Amino acid sequence: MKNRKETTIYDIALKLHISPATVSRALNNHISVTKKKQKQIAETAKSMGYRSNLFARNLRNQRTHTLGVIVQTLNSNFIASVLSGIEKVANKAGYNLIISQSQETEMKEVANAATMFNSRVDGLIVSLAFDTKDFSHFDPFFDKAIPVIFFDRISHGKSSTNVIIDNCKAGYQVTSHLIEQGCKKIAHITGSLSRNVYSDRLNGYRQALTEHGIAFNEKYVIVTNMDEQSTIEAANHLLAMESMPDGIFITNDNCAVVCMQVLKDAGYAIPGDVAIAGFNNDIISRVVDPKLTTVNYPGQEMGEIVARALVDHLEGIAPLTTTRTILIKSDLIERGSSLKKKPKLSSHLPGKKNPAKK
Amino acid sequence: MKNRKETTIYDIALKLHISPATVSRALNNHISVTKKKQKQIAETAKSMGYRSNLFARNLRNQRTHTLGVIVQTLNSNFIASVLSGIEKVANKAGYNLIISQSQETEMKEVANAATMFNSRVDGLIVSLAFDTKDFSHFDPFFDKAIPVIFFDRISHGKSSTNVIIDNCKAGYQVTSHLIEQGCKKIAHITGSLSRNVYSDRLNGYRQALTEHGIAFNEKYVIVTNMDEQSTIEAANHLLAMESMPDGIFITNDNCAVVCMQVLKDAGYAIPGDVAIAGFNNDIISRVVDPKLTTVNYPGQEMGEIVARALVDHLEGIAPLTTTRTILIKSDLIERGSSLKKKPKLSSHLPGKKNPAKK
DNA sequence: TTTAAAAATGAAACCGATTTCATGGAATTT
DNA sequence: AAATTCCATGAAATCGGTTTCATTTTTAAA
Repeated sequence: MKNRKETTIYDIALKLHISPATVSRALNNHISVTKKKQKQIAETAKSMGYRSNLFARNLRNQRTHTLGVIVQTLNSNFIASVLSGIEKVANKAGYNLIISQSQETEMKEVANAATMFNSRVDGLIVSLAFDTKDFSHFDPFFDKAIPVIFFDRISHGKSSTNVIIDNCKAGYQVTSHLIEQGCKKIAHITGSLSRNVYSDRLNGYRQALTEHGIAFNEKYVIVTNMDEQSTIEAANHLLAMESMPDGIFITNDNCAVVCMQVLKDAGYAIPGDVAIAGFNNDIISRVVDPKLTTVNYPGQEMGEIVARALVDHLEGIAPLTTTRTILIKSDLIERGSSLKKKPKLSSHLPGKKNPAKK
Repeated sequence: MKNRKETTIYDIALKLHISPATVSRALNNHISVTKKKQKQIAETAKSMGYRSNLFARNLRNQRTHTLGVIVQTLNSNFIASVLSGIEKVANKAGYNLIISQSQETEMKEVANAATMFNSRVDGLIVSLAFDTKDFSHFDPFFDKAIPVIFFDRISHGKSSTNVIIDNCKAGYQVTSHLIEQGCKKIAHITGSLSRNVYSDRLNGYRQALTEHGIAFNEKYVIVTNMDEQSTIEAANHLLAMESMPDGIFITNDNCAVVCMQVLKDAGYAIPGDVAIAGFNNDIISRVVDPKLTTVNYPGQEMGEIVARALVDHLEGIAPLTTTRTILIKSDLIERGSSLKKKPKLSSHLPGKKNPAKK
């Protein structure tokens, strides 16, 4: 398959009448090689088209300089920005990335973890699948002291480093905001409660209701698998209730927008009849009409922090304490979809309607 | 760092009083090992927690079972679906993926290519950056006969395999559609014309105009770098023209939606005053109001086809002929944003407005 | 100038799996 | 029963860097 044979340090050594050991040292900027010789070796290496063989090096060093990343799906704005952040930091630090997706199933997550383990990644970054109940597929990593960091979808049970936003607080803020806007009957459409992101937001939602003297009503909480179809069903279910909600908090912008569309199609005014809030601050939230109130979720930053923590640990700069949770700031972004009252900031107004044509 | 020492085939051999060679053969299902012995070895390996060392194997075999992927950005619906498709096929075939992003700059693309080369990927998958002019960073791959496949953003000059949609045809279809809807003055907002995706679509646009007897007007073509800000500027520029267009073809759904927002904010009716068409069939096109006419761009499928072609070649199943272009079907999706006349299919209607409340 | 200390270099083992070549024994043929 | 073929297995080389330990060379100190 390959044309020319590869140049090795032996070829260089032969050419310069020195030993491969010296060549190796020179190429690694080892102290005990004359500057002059080092320069000469570097130049010869370049002229011969030498490239280091990572496998030989990894075999000897027992390090791969590769990080594994397991995410639920690649088809997500949020995940894409996280990956972008991870890639940026990892790349700069000289690490490669192996990325795989669990497609929201525990089965594929298990398979991917095994692949990562066999690929001997130096560290693993994980956002859990929707339905992962058992975590023993990460045990091989813990047993071998290979660091594992979870982000966003974490496992409260495991003693490992986690990078998340304060989902409880965010849920509290969204719900409080809806209450302040005058909503009395607030529904909540969310995902699998075995995932922290959803259970925590639900907690925040309940807490806000309680603190504002609104009774929690189980009927207003709908757990779906957050795809388009089930969101439509959830929205229709709410529409059919005798006591229809006047506010809905949906834990995902895409679903929120789909939900909004169903309500609009059914003739309801947003936010007049029903106020709506989403989660993620995806682009979609900014272009829908009215613009969607949501929670800004700094994906890129989260990815950078995750990768930084892992790389620093691997490089021995900052050891990863066994259990640590890094909280990243998230903020409520108030936009037209929920503003029943006069907004505090004009910039959050929905697009103005039919002013005089230019 | 690591706790227990790794089990090797030598440990297994020692335990069973046989040679490492036999162990190796057994684990690779080589014919010349007794079934009984093979089973025994497999069981011992499992019980000892053996895992094959990929570096030793790769070092010996001179294969990495790794594919490199260089894309312009990870923050894109389309790219994410392509990656999803690639990952699916590669994973099933036992290949790992190294993914990196050029962030639309030639400089980073060059650096990434070098990393991939040094990681000794078995094959490379590329979608070019916005501003890549020179392609010599791929020469090392060609020199060593490492297969490189381009998708979407390809290089017409290079003799390599390409997977694309027929951008010219798609551009032609969109433009023809706008003309059929009664548009006489059609603008075109697009990206760097050194990228095939944009230049081809422009060609299709011109061809459609010509065939329908409409003169091509250079002023109606705006080349931007396709971010939010420059799209807003482009839209405002069109608004300020003495002879404002009555139809706009934008080569990206996100930009199209931003553009639509600007026009709506300025008080224009879509599609009444201006018909709009985008490109990609991103989710956003389905939730915006009115829904966006666009071109369906099968990312997942494209990814699967790219990976399949590469893997088949590497496995010796189907050699990659030096120059081949695989065309993937794309279709125009007519939706509300461009339908000035009665639509052919009811399913493409925009959401109905304010029917009686239930 | 001699001696001691420091620095540069080389020889060789090592990382773990694969594979060629050789060999002993079993199965087959005459 | 002897001769021949076939087959399972093992010994050892190989892939290409890294690193320990020993040795040589250089520099500094006496």
